[in-house]
Amino acid sequence: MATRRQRQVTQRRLHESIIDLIAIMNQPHRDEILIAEAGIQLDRALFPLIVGIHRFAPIGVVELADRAGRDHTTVSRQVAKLAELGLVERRPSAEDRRVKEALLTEEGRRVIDAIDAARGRLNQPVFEQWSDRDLVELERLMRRYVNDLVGWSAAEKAADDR
Amino acid sequence: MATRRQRQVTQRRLHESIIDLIAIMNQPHRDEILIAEAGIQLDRALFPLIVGIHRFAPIGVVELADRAGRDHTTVSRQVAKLAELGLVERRPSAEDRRVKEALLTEEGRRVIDAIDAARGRLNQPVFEQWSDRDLVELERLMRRYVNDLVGWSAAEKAADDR
DNA sequence: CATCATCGCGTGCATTCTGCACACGATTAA
DNA sequence: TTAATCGTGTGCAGAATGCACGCGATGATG
Repeated sequence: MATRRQRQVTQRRLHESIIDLIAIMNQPHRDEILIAEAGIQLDRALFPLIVGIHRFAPIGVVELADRAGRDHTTVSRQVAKLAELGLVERRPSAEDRRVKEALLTEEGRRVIDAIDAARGRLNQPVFEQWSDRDLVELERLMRRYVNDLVGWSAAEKAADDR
Repeated sequence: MATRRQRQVTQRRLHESIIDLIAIMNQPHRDEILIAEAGIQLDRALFPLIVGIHRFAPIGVVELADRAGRDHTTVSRQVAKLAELGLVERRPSAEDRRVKEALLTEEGRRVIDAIDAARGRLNQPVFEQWSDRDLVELERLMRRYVNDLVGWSAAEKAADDR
């Protein structure tokens, strides 16, 4: 059993890596490369939105805004742009007619597929020298970490609402 | 040895986790909790900058801007704000007098320390149930992943410059 | 059922932010 | 020396953002 202190140090190091990772992922340059590689044309600001819609569809504007950490009016306008571009479809929800669900159109799915494929190509050289075990372990632990974070956030939010 | 296909699937899953992680980390709500927990007052936009300066100090505006993925004029203005707040010190570089290095003041270091401590407290419940091994493994693999990404990015950038 | 608070959504508007064009001094190359 | 490049900061115009607000739908309360 490691000491409390050792675990703290490890957690701190882990967090530094996460900071670095986010810094890398947030670089506009990176999205541009990806968009170019995918051979599509898309405003960089709309990028996270379309990915979010793909992941959580069908989803309303307010919930999407919560997940993106932006004001719902901002997201509303950006989703409208995506709809204009024909990548996203809006439709009233069946259960709650206040909600106008957003989901990908056929064209939107094509874009997502192109992005995924491009990402795969770009990631390949990174993982080329990774062993199967390390790759699988990273996936497993990262998934667990994210799930734990979400669980904690949800509990935290519930506490806030109370 | 896993098949190429299996590795692709794992990489895709990994990427989904990363997307989720970034979505969580980018939530303003989270920074606010952190800032509140740290008991400091700081504009949310200046948050990544002060962390970056702490990590790479002393560092010039242009290099910092490259790392942040923003225009150097934008960063210049934000660093000026941090200097006004007394969290960051500007001084001419000894080697190259064009460069005005940015580094944390005593006060700035206090803020960073408060943030780190707060982050530690907030992360503790998440890792409470993790085994030593999983924690250490996640740290190791995350670090490796980030390093590999950086190496790839650097090579890519060099290719662009050519 | 009637009333009222709440929620999801979008628009108008004022403010802030961002990036480009540009200038200036320092450095490097020729 | 001259010219090109680099790091830095400012002016300016356009874009993005968030708040106030209104509208219709839903849910709670009596």
